[in-house]
Amino acid sequence: MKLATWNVNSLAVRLPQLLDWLAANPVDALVLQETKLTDDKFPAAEIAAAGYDVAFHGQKTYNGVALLSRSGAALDVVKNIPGFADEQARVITGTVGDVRVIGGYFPNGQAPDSDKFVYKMAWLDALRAFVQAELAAHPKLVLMGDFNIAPEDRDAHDPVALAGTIHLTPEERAHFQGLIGLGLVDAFRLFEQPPKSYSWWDYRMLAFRKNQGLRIDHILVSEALKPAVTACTIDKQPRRNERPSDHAPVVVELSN
DNA sequence: ATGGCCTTGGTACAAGGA
Repeated sequence: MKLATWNVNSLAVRLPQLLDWLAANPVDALVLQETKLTDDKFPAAEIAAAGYDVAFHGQKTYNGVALLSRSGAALDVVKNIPGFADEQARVITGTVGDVRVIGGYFPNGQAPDSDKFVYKMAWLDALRAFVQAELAAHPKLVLMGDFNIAPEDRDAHDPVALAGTIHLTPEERAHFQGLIGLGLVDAFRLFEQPPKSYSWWDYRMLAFRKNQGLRIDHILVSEALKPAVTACTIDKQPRRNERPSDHAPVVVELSN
């Protein structure tokens, strides 16, 4: 079983690249972030033609998430975090096969002294409680998406220059560890990886060509799933496309 | 060189992203 996450930065723009990627990478489930589409504009028919069911939760202009699945529609779908009032469409959850999948587009936070950072902290508190409850009900669980957190210094191209800036603050990293503390593990770090592995590169400054990026897109798997994880990789290929998303997909492979 | 790019909404340029 293969599961993946990809921040597409506008599904309206990236739909052809998504369909190309799915044809080359027929994963069993895929969560998308930053679809930036209201639900009435979501390209469900095109995705169905590619062989995927899809659940989605969108809004105008910003955010928006989706959960694609290849062998039947996801079951028991939940949109956003129950009990956490939020105008922003950031979470979609569903059961694919015997795995509970939570796809999240974590708030950016803008700057550590901003109102958006306060929102990010509150959102992360609510997410942790939600994941804890989901995990209790579904031991086989995957939490994946655009976390907007670089968990360690090795997840940033210049951790000295970026120290204390958004994505690298101690508060954000403590929240990442809080999620790990629920009984999850960063699938990417279960394996030896190339140094300077990142999942996002700024559109500016020739950042991708210079590999000046951040690893902020993650796949966390529950302890019950950990023994089944056989690989976790970042697919840089779509970042080389014309008009690419600034994020690369991350893929995890589970045995049986 | 402290900004560089991309997307949306809307049709000029501001906001947001990371």
